Amino acid sequence: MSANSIAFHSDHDHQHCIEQALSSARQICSERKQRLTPIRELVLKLIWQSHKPLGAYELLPALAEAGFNSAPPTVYRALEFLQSQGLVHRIASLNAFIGCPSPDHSHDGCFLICTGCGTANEIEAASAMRDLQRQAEALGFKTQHQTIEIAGLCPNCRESAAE
Amino acid sequence: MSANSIAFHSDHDHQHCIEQALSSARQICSERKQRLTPIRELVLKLIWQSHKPLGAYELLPALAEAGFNSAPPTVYRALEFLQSQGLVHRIASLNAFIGCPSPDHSHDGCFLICTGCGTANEIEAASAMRDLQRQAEALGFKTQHQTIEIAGLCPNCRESAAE
DNA sequence: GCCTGTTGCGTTACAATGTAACAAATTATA
DNA sequence: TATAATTTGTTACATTGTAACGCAACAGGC
Ligand SMILES: [Zn+2]
Ligand SMILES: [Zn+2]
Ligand SMILES: [Zn+2]
Ligand SMILES: [Zn+2]
Repeated sequence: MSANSIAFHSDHDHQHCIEQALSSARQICSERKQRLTPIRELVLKLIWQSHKPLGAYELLPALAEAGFNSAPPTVYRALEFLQSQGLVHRIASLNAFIGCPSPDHSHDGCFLICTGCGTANEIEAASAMRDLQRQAEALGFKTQHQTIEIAGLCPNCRESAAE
Repeated sequence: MSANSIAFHSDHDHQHCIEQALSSARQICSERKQRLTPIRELVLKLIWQSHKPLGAYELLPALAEAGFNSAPPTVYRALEFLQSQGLVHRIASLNAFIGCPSPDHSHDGCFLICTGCGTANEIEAASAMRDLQRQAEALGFKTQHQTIEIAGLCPNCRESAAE
């Protein structure tokens, strides 16, 4: 089943998503002997609570409310850690961050970002990447990492727009 | 022949690239009844003079030198126009801009960006996009536009790194 | 437990990137 | 030439991201 399309289904049990993501993150960090500190965990939770990618500065008020320091470096450091562990991705075209639904294995992700409601959804870009890699290699270019983001209309917003 | 790989060949006649890009731009704008004003043309030329994508603020000093106003809105407006005509692309992962080698027809581009020397090169991403589109459509997602950027090492830098 | 090196965090200050708003100048069109 | 539309100048500000440094918390060995 397409766990990948879940963000576009407004009626799913998102509380479950969040808890699953957090428990999975705890396990991953423990296995890798990395420290998922309270700030890092809170930032991850805040990001997962939203289906829209969140900007770094959107996280600050919630951090302050939880009694933490809330200056930019705090949140950027947490985000950097979460990215380094593959727990969140940065969406370059939005300057925003979103939780990764499959942080346990490395993968080539592509984000479908709705220009109507802002919701984003990660899908697998492995076969598209194989194609691009082939071209790149033909030019002698050695791939390190990639940014693949598609803006468009999600099913819900498409319907609203059609009215 | 691979006009597309030209930026990775350090020995090509780049003056020729620039002039070709400018004359092509003039023709395109004239056909579309769009005004390629002095500022817009200068910005386009400055961008083409570099094989590295240029940040907006890197353009300002040159604008000032040419006697133009050089406040951010000036250059952002020129860039917006050039983008609207497909003459330059914005590279989201770098916050920078680069000239399009084929502005005459619409296309799905992918940028190969060297993390060594900063050089970038546009290649065709049509078949990769077909793949992603198929997945997107299966989720009911309607594509509007995309951002595909690959960071890695160009042939030259790869060689240097191997030493 | 206690020392000690390492990592994470608080804090300040600032850099880099991008825009809103409105006035003045220029250009197209009639 | 008059008028409307587009482009540019100008000011001021919003947003996003970092450098640097000192202190606090923690892990691992004794
Ligand atoms: Zn992912
Ligand atoms: Zn939507
Ligand atoms: Zn292009
Ligand atoms: Zn290079």
